Amino acid sequence: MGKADFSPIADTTRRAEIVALLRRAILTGQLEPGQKLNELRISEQMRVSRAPLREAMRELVQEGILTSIPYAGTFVIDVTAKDIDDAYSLNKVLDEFAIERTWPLRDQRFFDELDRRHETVKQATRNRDTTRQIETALQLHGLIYEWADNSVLLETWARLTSRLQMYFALHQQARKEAVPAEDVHETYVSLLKGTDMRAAQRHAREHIDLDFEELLSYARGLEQRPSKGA
Amino acid sequence: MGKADFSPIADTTRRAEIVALLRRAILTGQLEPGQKLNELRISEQMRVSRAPLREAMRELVQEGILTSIPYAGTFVIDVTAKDIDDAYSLNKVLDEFAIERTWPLRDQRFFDELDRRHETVKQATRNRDTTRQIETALQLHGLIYEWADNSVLLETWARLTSRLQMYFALHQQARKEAVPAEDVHETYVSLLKGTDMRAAQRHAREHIDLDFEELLSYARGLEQRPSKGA
DNA sequence: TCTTGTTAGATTGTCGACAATCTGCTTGTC
DNA sequence: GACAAGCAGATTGTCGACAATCTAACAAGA
Repeated sequence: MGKADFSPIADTTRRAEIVALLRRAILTGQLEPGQKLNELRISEQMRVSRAPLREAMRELVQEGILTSIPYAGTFVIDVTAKDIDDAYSLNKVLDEFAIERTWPLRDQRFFDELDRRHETVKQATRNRDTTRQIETALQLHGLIYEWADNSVLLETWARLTSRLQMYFALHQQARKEAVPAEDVHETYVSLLKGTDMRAAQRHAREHIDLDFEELLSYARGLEQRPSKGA
Repeated sequence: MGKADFSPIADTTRRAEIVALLRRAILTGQLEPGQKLNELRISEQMRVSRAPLREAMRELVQEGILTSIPYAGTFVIDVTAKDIDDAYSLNKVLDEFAIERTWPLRDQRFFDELDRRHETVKQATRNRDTTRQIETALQLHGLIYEWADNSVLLETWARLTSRLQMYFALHQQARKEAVPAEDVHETYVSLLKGTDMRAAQRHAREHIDLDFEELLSYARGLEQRPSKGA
C-alpha cells in the first residue's frame, strides 16, 4: 500500500469561499463592528447570487461574529469591553485544561510543530505584518488545543479564536504606536517543552493577562461607539 | 412612562421555525445519528422551499449537530464514545468555572429560579416523560451558566447542551429499563444554596461522572454502528 | 407642533427552475 | 470474469424573480 497521506481537497462550493472571504474581512477589520452587510451589494461585488451568500452568512452568525435580525439585516457583532473580558476569562480556563490534556501527549512532533509555529510568528514580527502576527500568534497558541485530543474543546477554541483575532485586529488598528517587535512567546514555548506543567499553566494565564489589560483599556475607550451603517 | 417590559416578539421567519423543528427532531432521536437529510423530501414534508431549509441546516451544522459534505449531503452527526467523553470532560471544567462565577452573584431570584426549575424536573420525572426529563434537567443545570454573566460561556454551554441532550436521548431510547424515578438533583440544588463553593463544584463533577459512566458504557456498545441512509 | 396614516423605495425572505456533481448500473472490451 | 468507460437517475449547489417586511419621507388632521 502507498504511504502518501493526502490532505483533503479544497471545498469547491462558492459558499465555502464566501465564508472564507467574509471571515477574513471581518477578522482583519475591513468590516467594522456594527456594520450592516447589504446582501445585494456584496453578492454583486462577489459576482455571486444571494443564495450561497446568505448561507455563508448563516454560518458566520452561528460562528458568533455576525448577528442577524429578521427583516432588518445581518451585522458585524458589536464589541464591548465586557465581551472581551468574557472571552478572556473563559480562555484562561480553557488554556489550563488544554495544557493539562496536552501535557502527557507531547512528543517530538509536538515540539517540532511548536518551533515551526513560533518561527512563523517571529517572521511575521520581523516583517512588521501586524495582521499576520496576530494570526500566527493565535495559531501558535492553538497548538495545545489541537494536541489536547478533544474535539469539542477544539471547536470551542476555534470559535473563541475568531473573536480574539477580531479584538486584536481592532486594537492594533486603533493604536498609534507600532507593535512590540520583540518576541513575547519565548518563555511560553520553553515552558511547554519543560517538565513543570503547573508553571506552564501559570504562565499561560499571566501572559494572557498582559495583552488582555491592553485590549481592555482600548475596548473601554470605544464603549458607546455608534454603529456604522452601510 | 409605562412600566410594561415586553419580551421580544417571536421570530417570524420560516427559517427559524425550521431550525427549531429540525433541532427537536435530532435532539429527541427522531433523526438518528449518521442519517442523511434529504433536502427535497424534508422541504416537501414541511411545505417549504429548499432555500430556508438549507439556511436552517447551515445553522445546525455550525451548531455542531449536523455535518455537511459538499455535493454529498448533510447528515446527523455520528456519536462515538470519544465524543461523549470529550464533551463531558469539557463540561466538568466549564461547570467549575460557571459555579465560581455564579457564586457571588446568587440572590433570592437565583434561588427561586433554581427551585422552579428543580420542580419542573421533578414533575417530568413523576410523569415518566423521559424526553422532557432530559430537557428540564439540562435547563436546571444551565442556570449556573445563565447566572455566570459571561456571554461567551453561555454560548459555549448552549452548544454543549445540544450534544448532551442528544447523547442522553439516544441513551434513554436504547436502554430497556425505565428512568430512575427518584430525584437525583436534591443534593446539587441544596449545595448551590449553601456556603461551600468547593463542595458544590466537587459535587457537580461527581454527579456528572455518575451519569457519564452509564452513557459511556452505552456509547462503547454502539461503536462501529453502521450509518443509517435515507 | 405633534401625532397618525399613507405611500414609495429599498432590503430581506422565499420560491421554483436550472446547472453541477455524485452514485450506481450498464455496456463493451480484454 | 474483471475492469474501465459511459450513461441515466437522483441530489446538491446556484441562480434570477417574486413576495413580505421594514424604513423614511410626506401629507392630513387634532
